[in-house]
Amino acid sequence: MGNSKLYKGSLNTIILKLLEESEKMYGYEITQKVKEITKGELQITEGALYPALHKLEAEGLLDVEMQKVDNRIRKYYKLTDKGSKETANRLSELEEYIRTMQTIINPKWSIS
Amino acid sequence: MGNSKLYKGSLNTIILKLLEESEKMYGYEITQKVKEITKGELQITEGALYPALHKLEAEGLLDVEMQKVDNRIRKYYKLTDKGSKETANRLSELEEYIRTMQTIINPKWSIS
DNA sequence: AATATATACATAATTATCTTATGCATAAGT
DNA sequence: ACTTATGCATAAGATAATTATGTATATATT
Repeated sequence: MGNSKLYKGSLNTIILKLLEESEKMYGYEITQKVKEITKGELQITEGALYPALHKLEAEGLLDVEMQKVDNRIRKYYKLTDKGSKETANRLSELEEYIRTMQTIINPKWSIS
Repeated sequence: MGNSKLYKGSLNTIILKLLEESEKMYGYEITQKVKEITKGELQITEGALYPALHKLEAEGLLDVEMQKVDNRIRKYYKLTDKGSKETANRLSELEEYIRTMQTIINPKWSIS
């Protein structure tokens, strides 16, 4: 994924959040969307993306719908009800994580 | 480490930042400090911490100094010059990561 | 026409980082 | 006497990436 190791563990959250915004997306579309909104900062590799999508589907968080466009198959993913709830949880965890890391970066405890 | 998988990859950065603040620390002290400043949110396990310290030392980012206190040995770690420079890099990466993830969480692109 | 790039999916081998479990040892509290 | 705290360490297993392939069609370039 990213150029730093920090992104490890956040791919699932990213996928879920994008699907919450966009209703349904296919894999390649996700890679392009992420590249676009992060201005190239975050490049999701296929070797990471597709297994992640399969796992989210296996966990019942995503539903799949095949569609043929220009003789190429697209697999559209969308959130299940369970997936929507889980998305909220993951986003809370992400916010909590960011708060925690900001506490460490910007320490008030270094004054005392 | 944390209760979510997001912390994966950030342990090194945390260690380096703490050492930048505190000049020198020993392993157990790091676990307690992190628990304290994150109010229990982040618990660093020994199985993660010690290998991480050894690796940072092997990479030349940390120097070690043994000290005997109350018949127990402490291994104090401190940043090398190389370690100080690398700390700055890691913190920049962390800030960049946070910016990127906030862009995803709080998307302006969903309006258009 | 041939070649490269973009689109679209997938998996296998390897690597990195963590969890969980275990081990050793001393000090302090109940 | 027993438990918790302090202090280090490593091994086995799990997880999630990277890197390298593989297949296939569409489009743009030379």
